[in-house]
Amino acid sequence: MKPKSFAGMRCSIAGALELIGDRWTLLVIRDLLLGFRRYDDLRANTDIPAATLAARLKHLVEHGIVERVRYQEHPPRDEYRLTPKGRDLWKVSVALREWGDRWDATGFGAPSIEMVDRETGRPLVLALVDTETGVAIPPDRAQLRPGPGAGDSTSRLLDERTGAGR
Amino acid sequence: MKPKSFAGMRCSIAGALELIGDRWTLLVIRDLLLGFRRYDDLRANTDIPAATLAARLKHLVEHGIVERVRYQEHPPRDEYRLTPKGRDLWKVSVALREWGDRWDATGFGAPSIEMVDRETGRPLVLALVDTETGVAIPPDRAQLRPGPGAGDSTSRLLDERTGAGR
DNA sequence: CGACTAAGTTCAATCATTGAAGTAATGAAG
DNA sequence: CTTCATTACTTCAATGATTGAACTTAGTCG
Repeated sequence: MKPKSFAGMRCSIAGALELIGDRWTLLVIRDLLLGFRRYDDLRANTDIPAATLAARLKHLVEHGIVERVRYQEHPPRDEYRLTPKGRDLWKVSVALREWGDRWDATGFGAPSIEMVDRETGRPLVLALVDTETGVAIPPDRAQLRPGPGAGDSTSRLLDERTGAGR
Repeated sequence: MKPKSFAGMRCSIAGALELIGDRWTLLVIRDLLLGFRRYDDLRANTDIPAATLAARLKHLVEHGIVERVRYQEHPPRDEYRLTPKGRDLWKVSVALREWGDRWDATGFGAPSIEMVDRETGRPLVLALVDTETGVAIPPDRAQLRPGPGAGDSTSRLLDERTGAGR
């Protein structure tokens, strides 16, 4: 049957997954983040079926995550680029890579890519940071609380589970 | 047809998506991170079809992300808990929430949950941090380079696209 | 002309997802 | 002691998304 929609769930995670939460989309976005732009390159690098790639790109364009840009007129050819909204998915991509590396999701035993500070060469990881001071905070000090758009059910849920921030 | 496997892709992101990259799994993990444990609670909170939830939980247990724990004998009842491997997905969950909030993926206009420092009450966000110093580094200073498990194709790809770290 | 490239579309087969309904084990209520 | 309620599923047929293979389109190159 038709996949059920996550619309109306009042949850940003559900909202995000509604847009990018299928088997292929984040793999395509990974490649776009790496700088791939052309249809055939995306296809060759991910081994995604042609029809599936076309459907995903169309969907991503419709939702402002990717834009289609004409790069030559004769013959007419378009390429695909991430919009700011799409580029902003880099944290999701990094988080997935870190998890995959730590738990050896590939089965190859060693990470094939590392992220380092261009200036110092030292490794970088995602961490929770105080927005005011820029200082990293240990995850167990994180706490979830209702935001401005919280409904009653969310508030109740968080009351019952205070501090289940991770 | 049968979904194509991402196994053998030598990419941690593909490896991660192979395990958790479908429409429902991360939504279930979100709830487990929030502290939900029982089958019926997961079902009620996500509105996931019963058969789909059962299939996902089975898959997650098989891959060591969730464990099934007997919580009473009469009648025999099991609940589901995240393993350390599963709990370690919190960054993915936070990254999706941040993206969904920033781009209003729900359409409700305001985030329903905020993450704050339990001690100072100030907002927390994910950021890249130097593993040695704990200092946050701006994303444009990040650079990807081949890791110990990199094959020739990965090295070549990164040579061509140096600095496409995001 | 004929081969080639880039970016798709079309198609039938097959598989996963879905809603509805049913099952199993037990305790509680009348 | 019979029926209802709870929890955690399983089974089923219908539907439609995903797939590989083949085809199309619009042009360039020699």
